[in-house]
Amino acid sequence: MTLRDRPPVVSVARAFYQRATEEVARDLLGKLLVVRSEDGSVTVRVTEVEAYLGPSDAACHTRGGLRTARNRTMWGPAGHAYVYLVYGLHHCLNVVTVGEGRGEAVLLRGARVEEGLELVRRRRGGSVPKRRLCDGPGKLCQALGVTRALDGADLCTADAQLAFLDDGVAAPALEVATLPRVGVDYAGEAASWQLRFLWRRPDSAPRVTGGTDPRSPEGRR
DNA sequence: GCGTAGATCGTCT
DNA sequence: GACGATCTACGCT
Repeated sequence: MTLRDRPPVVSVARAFYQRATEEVARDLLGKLLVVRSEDGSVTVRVTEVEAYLGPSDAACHTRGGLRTARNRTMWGPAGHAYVYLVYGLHHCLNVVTVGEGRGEAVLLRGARVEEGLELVRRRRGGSVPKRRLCDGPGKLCQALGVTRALDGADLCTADAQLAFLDDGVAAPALEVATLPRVGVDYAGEAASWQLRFLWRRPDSAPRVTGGTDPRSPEGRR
């Protein structure tokens, strides 16, 4: 792809988030997520997400209409970050969907680092293999420097610290696996709902940065 | 590569 | 007081 062919990079507008949560989840695969901080900026490409469908979803923090101090953001307007702590030590990043009063969101579970690799390595530890840097919700937050300080952050303002960008890359339907969500066995029937979306071959996407790719052809997997 | 155990503390009942 | 939208290290195959 030449510079001329490359589609423009645009930030994702609020209307994108104001849709059915499953659609937002599916469409977030392939989007770029940029997080800016004092340490620098990191850009990743989303490869794995989960949808949480509000009061009727027994695996969701807003199940049964539950309103607490923690999930307050989740009940708010779409296009904001919902960040919480699990197991007392790991952060999880979500994007609020649909609209105010719905309690629905998409959890970011996995991504591939596109820019800011040095900073990610500093945060995650130098010995971690590149493909393992962001392959879990807690690891992703650590790599991006996301903490509860970003809970409630608006993703759609011009100066957003946290934002999704669209550079024209999308996960082809054939490469997207639909699976049950992870770690929600307590949720009864909802535990088997196919609301986890995994882009199985993100490496096949055209590279956006970095010029020539020195890697040898894709070998083992 | 797979399975298991322990860490660790905020949140909710 | 119990539990959790997880991670890492470790042992085994």
